Amino acid sequence: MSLRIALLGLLSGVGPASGYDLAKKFEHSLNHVWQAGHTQIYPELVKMASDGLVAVESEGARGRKIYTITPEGTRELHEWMVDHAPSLTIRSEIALQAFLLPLLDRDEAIATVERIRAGYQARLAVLECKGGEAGLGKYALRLGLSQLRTSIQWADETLADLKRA
Amino acid sequence: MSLRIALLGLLSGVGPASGYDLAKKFEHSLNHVWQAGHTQIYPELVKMASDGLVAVESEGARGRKIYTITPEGTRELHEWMVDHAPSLTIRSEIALQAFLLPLLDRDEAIATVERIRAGYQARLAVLECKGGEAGLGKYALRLGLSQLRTSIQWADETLADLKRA
DNA sequence: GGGATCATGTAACGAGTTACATGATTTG
DNA sequence: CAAATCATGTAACTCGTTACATGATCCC
Repeated sequence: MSLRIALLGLLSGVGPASGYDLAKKFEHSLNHVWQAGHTQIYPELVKMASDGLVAVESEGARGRKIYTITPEGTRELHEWMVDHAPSLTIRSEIALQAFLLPLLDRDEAIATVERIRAGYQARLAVLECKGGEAGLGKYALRLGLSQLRTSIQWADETLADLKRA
Repeated sequence: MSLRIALLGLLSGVGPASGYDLAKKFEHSLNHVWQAGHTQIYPELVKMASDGLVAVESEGARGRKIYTITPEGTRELHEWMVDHAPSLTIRSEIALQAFLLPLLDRDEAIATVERIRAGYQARLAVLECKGGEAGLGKYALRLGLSQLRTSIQWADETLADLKRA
C-alpha cells in the first residue's frame, strides 16, 4: 500500500513521470522516508494502471512511458493522507544492535557504537546537502534531520557511558 | 537475518525459552526495535535448529519446547554484533505522511500532524512505563525515548508552522 | 462446563531483494 | 566504437502478514 501512496504522491507533487524518473526520485529525495528499486516500481505501476489510479499519458523515446495520476488516484492518495493512521511499526537493525549491546564486552560495545555513530553521521551529511528548499519533502527532511541529530547525541552519551564503566 | 539475530539475542540474554516466550518478549520488550509474530517465529526456530544455531533443550507441558542457543549460535550472534554494519534502510509511514504533507491544505495538514503527534505520544507513554531497569534493552530504550521526544517536538514545531501560515 | 490463556503450527498472500536480461541513445 | 546512462522488464527467492486450525491447561 505505502509504495502505491509514495508513487501517487510523487506523481501528484512533481507531475507526470516515467518509472525511471520515479525510481530516481526514490533514490534522491524519498530515500530517507521509503525505499524502492525499479524492479518493484515497474510492476507496481502496471498494477496501478490496471486499477485506474494512474494512466500512461504518452510513450516517448527509448520506450519511455510517462505516467500521470488519475482523479481516482488523487482521491485514493488524499484519503490515505487524511484518514490513515500510520503504523508505528519499526524494524531497525541499528536499534537491534543497540538493544543487544549489553551482550558485548566493553571494547566491542564501544566499537559497535562508534560504527553506528559513523553511519548516522554519514546519513546526516547527505540530508544536510538536500538543504532548505524542497516543496514536497520539506517537513520530512526536518524530521529526519532532528532524528539523526538526536541519534548522534545518543551515540555520544552511550560512548561516554561505556567508557566510564 | 535480523529475525534470527533477535531470537539468538533473546536466548543469549534471558536464557532458554519457548517460541511462545520469545513471541511475548517481542511483544513486550523488543517491539520498539523489531517486530515478529508467532507465525514467523515458530518456523524460524525450526530452521535455526536445523542449522545448528539453537537446540531443543526439553519438551515441557502442553507441547512446550524449550530452545537454547548453541555455541555456534552464540558465535553467529557475536559476529553479527561486531562485524555487521547495520543497514540504514528506513520505511516509515509516518515520515511518508510528513513528506507528502504539502499536498494537503492547511486544515487537513494540521489534523494529520495532530494524529501523528498523538501516535508518538501514545508510544512514548508505553516506553516510559518500561522504566529505568532493563539489562538487555537499556540502551535501545534510551534511544527510542529520545527519538520519540524529538519527533513530538517536530510535530509541535510543524503545527506552529502550519498555523502561522 | 466455559472462557482465558498457554502453546504450536500451516497456508495463502503480499511486499521487498537480488540476479538476470535486453536494447536504445548519448558522449567522449 | 566503446562506455555511460537511459529505460524497461522477468524470475526466483526471502521476509512478513493474515487467516485458519488445533488442542491442553487453568481458573471461576
